[in-house]
Amino acid sequence: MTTELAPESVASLTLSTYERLRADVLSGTWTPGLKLGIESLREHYGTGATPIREALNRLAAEGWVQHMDQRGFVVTPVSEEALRELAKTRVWVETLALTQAMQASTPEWEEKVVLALHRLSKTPRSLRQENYLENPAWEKLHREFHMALLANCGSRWLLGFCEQLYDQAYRYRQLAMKSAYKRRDESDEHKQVVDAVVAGNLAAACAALTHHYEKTAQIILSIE
Amino acid sequence: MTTELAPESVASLTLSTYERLRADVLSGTWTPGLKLGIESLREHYGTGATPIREALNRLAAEGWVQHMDQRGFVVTPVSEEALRELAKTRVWVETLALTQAMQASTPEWEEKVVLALHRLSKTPRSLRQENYLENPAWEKLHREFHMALLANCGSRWLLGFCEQLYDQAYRYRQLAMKSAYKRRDESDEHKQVVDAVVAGNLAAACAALTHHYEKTAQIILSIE
DNA sequence: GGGCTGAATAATATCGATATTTTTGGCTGA
DNA sequence: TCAGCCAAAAATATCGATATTATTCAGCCC
Repeated sequence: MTTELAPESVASLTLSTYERLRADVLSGTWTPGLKLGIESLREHYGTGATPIREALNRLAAEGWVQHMDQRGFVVTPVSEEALRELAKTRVWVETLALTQAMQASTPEWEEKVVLALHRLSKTPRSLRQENYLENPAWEKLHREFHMALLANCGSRWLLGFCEQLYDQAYRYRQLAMKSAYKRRDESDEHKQVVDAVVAGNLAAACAALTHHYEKTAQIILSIE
Repeated sequence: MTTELAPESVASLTLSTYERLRADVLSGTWTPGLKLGIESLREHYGTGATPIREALNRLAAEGWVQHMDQRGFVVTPVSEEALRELAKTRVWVETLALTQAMQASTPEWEEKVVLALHRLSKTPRSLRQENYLENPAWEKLHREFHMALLANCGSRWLLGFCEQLYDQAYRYRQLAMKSAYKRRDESDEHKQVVDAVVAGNLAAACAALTHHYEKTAQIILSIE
């Protein structure tokens, strides 16, 4: 029996299971606090226990699930307080990263940022007009835009922290979206950041980014 | 066969194996770049393959080892460039954390910091006078001192990042120590930070902390 | 002689079964 | 009625064996 489906499907089961499980936690498919029993996961993802456990261990190290010793795994719970702390941290850490990125600014970087914004702005936020339906392309470009903004900070550690925080915030967004869809013009907020970056105005750029994140948190909180 | 050694030894094998493996990477017992074969680890730690693999997956998520898909694990390599980036990031992120901690200052926090410094200063850096021999008590108190300094920052995320960076830097310290022991008066540097904190002088505190870390990196680099 | 091919070898990744723990639920005694 | 306790059930954690890949190395063709 040779498995030869997609070119990427040759990756180990642990890796693909990890990715699927992660996506399901991020998207809110597995709801916060849910007990993740090995047996049910094994069935759901169609693998043995080993890939499941290895994936869960990685996710635990990244904070997506919690590992109660000798009594299994649960999806990391959410709380209003945790969200506030997350939003606050994001502002601090991304402001730091953006500051460093702008101080090390290069024409290439600026172009990448402008390009990322351009691509994002040409992609619809929702797949449907009437009610919200997540557009994976937009989500991908949105993440890429934010990371392009910070990529120039000069520290893989710092960039990695920003990614972690972004993804954590993404889960909160997803959870909030499951209950309501608030219309919002993010494109303008993004543009303000880029304008400030291009103008070399550090204070304005940080302020715009801060405003962007605080508004996000505020909207999510208002839904719950 | 009932296992009933120490009161803590009832923890899962995965957890204890993880802790031992982590300690061995941090201490430099497993040298950077070393291939960590499952079979040899299994033998060395006296367990099955499952606890080893689960531990390795957690360590991979934390950046201590790297996981080459389908071809095992290696200890994350070190490099001068990586150390410089680490040191730089530490200065940025811990400056941020200290700033927040000082802005949210309370008498209780100040007391904890002073106490942590006091305990540290009463503990010898090396177990021997002539040549260096790591003193685990000092290492523990040193980490506690630095974390006490930042504990008040108001963000578990940020504090966690600082811990990660601290531990990463610890590995570099250990690796450097394996080749040489440079005498250095850290106690004075620590005191300067605390003095500034107690005086409420934010700029001076950040400057002292920055100096402390940059000197550390500089010394490690000079040994290699 | 050097690069290529393809078994033999070694290692990783995965499974199925077992040993340990935790949890459940009914029973007893106050 | 309710707390405490024991056995049964369910779940987790671990092992040993197997399937799958990577790697090695000799033999072969150009």
